[in-house]
Amino acid sequence: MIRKKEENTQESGPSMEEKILAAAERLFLENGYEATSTTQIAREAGCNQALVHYYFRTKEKLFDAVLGGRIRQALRDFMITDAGDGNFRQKLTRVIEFHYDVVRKNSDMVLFLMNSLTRNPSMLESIIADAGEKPRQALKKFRNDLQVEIEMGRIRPISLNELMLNVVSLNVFPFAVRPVFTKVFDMGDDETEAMFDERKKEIVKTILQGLRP
Amino acid sequence: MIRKKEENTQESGPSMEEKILAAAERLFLENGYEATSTTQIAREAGCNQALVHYYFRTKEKLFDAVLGGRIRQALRDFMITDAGDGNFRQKLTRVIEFHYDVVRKNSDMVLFLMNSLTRNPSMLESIIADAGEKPRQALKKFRNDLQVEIEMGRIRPISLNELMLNVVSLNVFPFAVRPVFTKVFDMGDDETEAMFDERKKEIVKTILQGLRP
DNA sequence: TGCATAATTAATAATTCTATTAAACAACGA
DNA sequence: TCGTTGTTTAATAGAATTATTAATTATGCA
Repeated sequence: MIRKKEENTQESGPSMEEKILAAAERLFLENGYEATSTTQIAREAGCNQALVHYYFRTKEKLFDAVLGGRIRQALRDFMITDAGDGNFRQKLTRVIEFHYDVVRKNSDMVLFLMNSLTRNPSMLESIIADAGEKPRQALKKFRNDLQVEIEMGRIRPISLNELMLNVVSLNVFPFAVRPVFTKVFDMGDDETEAMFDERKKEIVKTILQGLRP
Repeated sequence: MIRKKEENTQESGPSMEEKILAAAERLFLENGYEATSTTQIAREAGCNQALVHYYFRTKEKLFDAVLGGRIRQALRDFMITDAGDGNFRQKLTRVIEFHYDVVRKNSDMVLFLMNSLTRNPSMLESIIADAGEKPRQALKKFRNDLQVEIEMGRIRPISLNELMLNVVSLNVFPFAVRPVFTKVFDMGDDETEAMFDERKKEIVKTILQGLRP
């Protein structure tokens, strides 16, 4: 069955190459890179193990084809934040919501990324290097805004680090352990989705209220 | 060098068995179970690979000897929470602080546990089964207290699930990604420790203020 | 001192994993 | 229909991993 990548027309389902990509994505994200074998991927895709190597040569290249792009994009998205205009409250709300959306869009990769970033420091370094000066600038500006706000007595004293940690913790953690708390809270998938819809507002509320003097 | 477990007196440093345990603990927690080989453990401990199996027979038994007990204890600690007496504010504060302490004491295992719990559902189930009725009772009581508090207009409307998620997110996440944010915030180990000392108060403040109507 | 026992290593079996190669198979166009 | 080309598989090489066994080395005690 000759089926070039592009000519995937009408009735014909996903090509074997696509099935391999899909299987690899699921297994890598669910069980981690080392815990996933090309044999397992082949079994899940429904083909011979050699075919995995025929299309992608090595496990590493396969990983990059599957997740490399998404990972790089997600990390870029997560860093670049222009708070825009308005008062501090508005800017902070926008930052929280923007980051929440980025995390949610990549929720299936959250735990994987936490592992990757904590386990190989080089990855983190290259990200910071790639990002350049923009995030540092934005952070500096934000730190200044915060300081002004505190001095004017509009919010309680808090360091930017603590504030950021609060925001990121609230935004990221639930997605990282989603299977756990759906079980613990005994929720269905639809309920969980509904909760994640609501949750953005909840987090904004918690953070903003939590800053009152 | 004959050295039974007990007779580890005075000058003599850690026995080879202890070195293996230490190496295994570090590697399992840092890189995960599958990504750690007994060869690697032996190398780090400074002995032949066969010795690892001589003392512990299998990699799995070694893992259990190293972390099994700690994991089970940590999960028990995390579940059992008697809020004690006092008003709602006091009880909530106590719960937050107690859980924060549990997490901090086990901070080196946090990310590992998140992976284990999300990846094998059976582990979660057995924990819930082991815990019995006590946590469910405590939760029910707490949910009631919360409801009363909301009806009296002392705190804004919020579900117990959301509140718990807020608390656990704030308590757990920073420890899970500690290496990342020490790097991002450019902090030393001492600074990081100091931050974690402060942070308990910060979290209580954020949660309590965040609940105001 | 020598013997019993524990600690340690070298060698290796068995299995699993990644990767390659050659051959079989399917589809399409000339 | 035949040959070309892309797809898929069987077979297998080569490396790493877990685990066992037998031999070697160290140690304490009688």
